[in-house]
Amino acid sequence: MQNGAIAAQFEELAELLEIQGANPFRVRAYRNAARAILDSTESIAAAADSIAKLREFPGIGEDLAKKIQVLVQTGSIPQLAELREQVPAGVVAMLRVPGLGPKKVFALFQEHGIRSLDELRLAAEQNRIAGIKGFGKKTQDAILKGLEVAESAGRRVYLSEAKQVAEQIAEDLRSVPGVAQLEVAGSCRRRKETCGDLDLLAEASQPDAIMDRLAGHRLVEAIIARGDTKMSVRLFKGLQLDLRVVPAESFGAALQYFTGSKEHNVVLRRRAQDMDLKLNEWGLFRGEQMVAGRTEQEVYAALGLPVFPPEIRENRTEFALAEQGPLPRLVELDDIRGDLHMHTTASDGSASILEMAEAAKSRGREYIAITDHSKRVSMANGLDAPRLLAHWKAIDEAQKSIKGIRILKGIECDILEDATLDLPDDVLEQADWVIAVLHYGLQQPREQIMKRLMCAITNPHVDIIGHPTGRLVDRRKPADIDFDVFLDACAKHRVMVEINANPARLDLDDIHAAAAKKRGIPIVISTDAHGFADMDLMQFGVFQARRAGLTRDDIANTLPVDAFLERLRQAKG
DNA sequence: GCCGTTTTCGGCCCGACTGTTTTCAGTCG
Repeated sequence: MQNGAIAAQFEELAELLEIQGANPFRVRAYRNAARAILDSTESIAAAADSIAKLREFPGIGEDLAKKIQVLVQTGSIPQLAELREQVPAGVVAMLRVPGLGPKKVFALFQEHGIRSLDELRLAAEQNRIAGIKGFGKKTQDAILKGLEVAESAGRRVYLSEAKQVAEQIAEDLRSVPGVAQLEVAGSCRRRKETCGDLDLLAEASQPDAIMDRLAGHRLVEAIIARGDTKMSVRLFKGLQLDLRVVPAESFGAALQYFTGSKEHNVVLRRRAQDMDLKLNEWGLFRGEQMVAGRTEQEVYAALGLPVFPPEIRENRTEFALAEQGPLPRLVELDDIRGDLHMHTTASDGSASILEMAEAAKSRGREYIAITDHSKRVSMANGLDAPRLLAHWKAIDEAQKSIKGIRILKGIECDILEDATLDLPDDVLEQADWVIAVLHYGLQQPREQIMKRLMCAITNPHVDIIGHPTGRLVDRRKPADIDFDVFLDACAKHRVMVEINANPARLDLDDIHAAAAKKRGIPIVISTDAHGFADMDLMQFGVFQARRAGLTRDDIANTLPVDAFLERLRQAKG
């Protein structure tokens, strides 16, 4: 059983307990455990043979360790099954309606027998909600509006989209008179894979002016709330944006606070408490006296901490890192010298070899690899051996006509469902760079998936495994990979792993990239560009690498081309 | 339900906004 599946059960348990009005700290304990399990690079199921081993995970004590054992052995938790009997799934779904929390949902269910989103809509339409104690006309209207949000699945948007929208609105609001500072905060600033909402923070002399501008912004569809310092609006697709306005002396504290994560902030708060201080979005206080708040740097320094890059503010490893000394310098976009995964018109790309090379050069890349699809991907016009050999000749020709960038002859070679490669060894050995990937049969059982990966890793001509899991963020599940075995094999056979920078892939994810680093496996960040514009996606791969805590030394395509090729030769030797 | 070099009991981060309230609970982040 995978960590994600175990965590999901505890998360569901937390929701069900919360609806039933359980002790909030008990609910939190389940949530904390779910998160710790999700964040761990180690397999919980593998540790389930021993209570002591399980208890080493943060937030897992005697009781939860036992529940995990039962879950791994039998596939279910009896308590969860019992709770599901008591509270229908439709009731849990009602939690996704903005404005409805566990207390209101429980009241609707228990006292008025409303058991699903459909029944909730009917009740609201028939004006049956407004009379209920604790509910009124406004709540009823809010429910009708909120149902759309809940049913549009409360979907998170990709970081690429969130970042673009947030930065656009931020830019528009910066021109409002009296706005001294304005920053994007929240999960967007932390560069999470997806954002559930957007957070903007402003220092402004006239809050009303900036709120008026936001209210009239072309991207704003509705106003959810507006107070003296805080305003919430709804954008397209139900996406919410929160704007906070604070004075200059609080800007740093507020930026820190609204960047989060929540878990990171909880640790800071406790640390402040231990120092007889109090931290909130207005500043760091000793009694009534403000100690810090103007800048993030000031706040962290007063707590005896470095300014953590936003990408690692997740209460995973950052506090332990800070204990060990200065924080490592995380990889940056400017460190990237090569882009080793891209397509041309030979398969499903939209530009020629030379056009791609020119575009890469203009973005400061010193080398690229042209890696069109192999024949199995027939929909993408994948290349068979004769076409590939001809394509490589064309690459040699293109190289002659462009200076200042090195073009490597590569291939994105499919690992077929029967655990063989899509091209023969005598072809692959002529390549400068071979990416092996799973495209089809991602739902095969773990055994077969691992057989396929091992076939690629042990092939002497394969340099790297591209987008290893095949997952699409929020859309397609990853292949069932035993990561311990997979990464150990990559390390042993000196095969690199990719962080695919496409915002829909971001594969490997941060957790597994960190696990690869731990084993010393070189990681390559690639755009998988199918046209020029895609080359700008490199930043999203870099964000993912930063979230994994990776430095320049962990990323092979930060090397100059000769050093990179030398490393490749050594790996093959 | 977890956790502990002040503690094995009694804590567990903190504030803004809304609605239905006559002084605050619920929700949200």
